[in-house]
Amino acid sequence: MDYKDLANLIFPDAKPISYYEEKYKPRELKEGAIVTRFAPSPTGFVHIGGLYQALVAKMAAQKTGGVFFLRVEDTDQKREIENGVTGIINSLKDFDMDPDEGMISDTDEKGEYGPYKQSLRKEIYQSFAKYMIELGKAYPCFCTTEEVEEIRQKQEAAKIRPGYYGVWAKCRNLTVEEMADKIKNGEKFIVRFKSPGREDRKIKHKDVIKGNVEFPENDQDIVIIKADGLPTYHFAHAVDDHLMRTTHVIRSDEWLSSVPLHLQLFQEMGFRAPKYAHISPIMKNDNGNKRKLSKRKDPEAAVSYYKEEGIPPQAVKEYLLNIANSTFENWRRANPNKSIDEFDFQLNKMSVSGALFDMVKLLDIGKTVISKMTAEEVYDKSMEWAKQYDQELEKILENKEYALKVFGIERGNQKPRKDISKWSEVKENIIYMYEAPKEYDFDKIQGEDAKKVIEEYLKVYNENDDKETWFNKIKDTAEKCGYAREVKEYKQNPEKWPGHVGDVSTVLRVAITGRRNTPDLYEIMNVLGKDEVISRLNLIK
RNA sequence: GGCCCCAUGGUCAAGCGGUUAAGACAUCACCCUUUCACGGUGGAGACAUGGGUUCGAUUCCCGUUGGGGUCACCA
Repeated sequence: MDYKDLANLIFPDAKPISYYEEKYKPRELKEGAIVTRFAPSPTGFVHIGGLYQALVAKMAAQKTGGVFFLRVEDTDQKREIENGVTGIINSLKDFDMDPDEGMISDTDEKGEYGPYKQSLRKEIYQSFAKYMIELGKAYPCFCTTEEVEEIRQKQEAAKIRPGYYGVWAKCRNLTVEEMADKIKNGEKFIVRFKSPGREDRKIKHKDVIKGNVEFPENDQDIVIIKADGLPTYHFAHAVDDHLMRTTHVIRSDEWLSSVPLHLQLFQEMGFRAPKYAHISPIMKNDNGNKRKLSKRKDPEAAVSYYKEEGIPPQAVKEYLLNIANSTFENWRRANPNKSIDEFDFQLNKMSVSGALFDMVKLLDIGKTVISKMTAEEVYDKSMEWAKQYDQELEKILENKEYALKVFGIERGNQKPRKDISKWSEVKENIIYMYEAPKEYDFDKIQGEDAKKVIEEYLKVYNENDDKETWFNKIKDTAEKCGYAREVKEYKQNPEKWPGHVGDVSTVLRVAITGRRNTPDLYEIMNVLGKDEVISRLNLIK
């Protein structure tokens, strides 16, 4: 009985690994092309940090003429949620980040390196596990969960490093015969990696983002195949990223401390290790403490939040890119109208420490993004959002022709309006264009004086006036009612008049819109049209 | 607790031994302006701390403090 017999006993049907090595040929890409992936588990909604990773991966691949693929890591079937995969795919779609390769729906995929869903790759992992057993680099472990727990407690009591390693790894020293007997007796087992590492030796590694890091070698005999026959993350990572010919593993930095293990796994399996890029997570300030954005506590942790709020995906991506490469901001200023795809993203220029999430800045970007859109685009996107989240707004927007005029106010000129940062603000922003004010709060000129202004203005109002004539008429009205024609005049001798043309404008503005702060009143009146303007002004009488 | 990573204004961040220590968001003032938004100009605001190394440290080294990560048959 030797390792080979043992391997055959455990995985009698597994194919030799040469089969898979043949099947998944090295990719023929140009020098320097980055092949990378987004590899989430379908265990919950997509986290903003996940989107961040995906964006970074996609940008890195795109920049180098590489491949960005989506692999679903569903090896923990207990934690899997319903529609998990669909959720991931739809989230990527919402942000226009479809992968080049990999899963494209819950059941479909594209690409030559699949399956891209780990639960469908069971036999591949078993092949490689068998191979490792043949080499004597992996072994079946018969310890029960309770036994392992017991070992851990002993270690803790004795204040020594916990884990299944060295002398504590009971099963690693069983003879092949003993192992075979136990298996034949039907004893339950899992497969462990036989680590050749030593904790007192250091390993140096250069992470693409974090730079040089030094760790003790891994000496843990970690589980590679679980009781359900599926691999653990570590083993699946090594097998998949080797077979899928991944060049760069871009993942959250909580994995940094597993690098020694992963490198060792690649080494022992005879694979060439990929480069690692560990991304710092996006944090949140919680009462003075930095912590990761939490799925439970922070609504903005879920990417669905941005969709619900109507924050343009474009804005979210730009904000994220801002965090990823600080040069992006300058690039954007120099190239206000270019697509972000043209930005020269640099993986190795990413920050080593975690950034605090800044909603205010995101919204500021949202404003800029929306201000650059045409009225038509603003209409389409608001409508799309309204259909899903705001029926009232949807109804308001029904009349497209009118809505386009509303959205066209002060848009498309040199200094477009910048007052909408997300679609959920649209209704509040335009509602006065759809209904007459219900209450009025005039500022300086009140009561009878306000009525007089309106009365006088109605006498001269003409919907066909150009802007200059229009404003001159307001000045005339001001004069007629005893206010200063020009603000400057007034400021020089404020005691001479009870108010100025600006105050008169305010009366009209409030009478027509119910607000003191609005975009250009001339444009508003034009869009509302003669009848509506007159009817609203007459309400004051 | 062991191991690892990190530390520049409120926030995101340039910086890579000699700088008046950029820029963006936020904030304040002023200007523009019929209001608001925009835009413009300007202001306030930072190298956690203690030791080294050096002619000279924000920058290099060590300690301290603080923050974060990780120690599963979860990923």
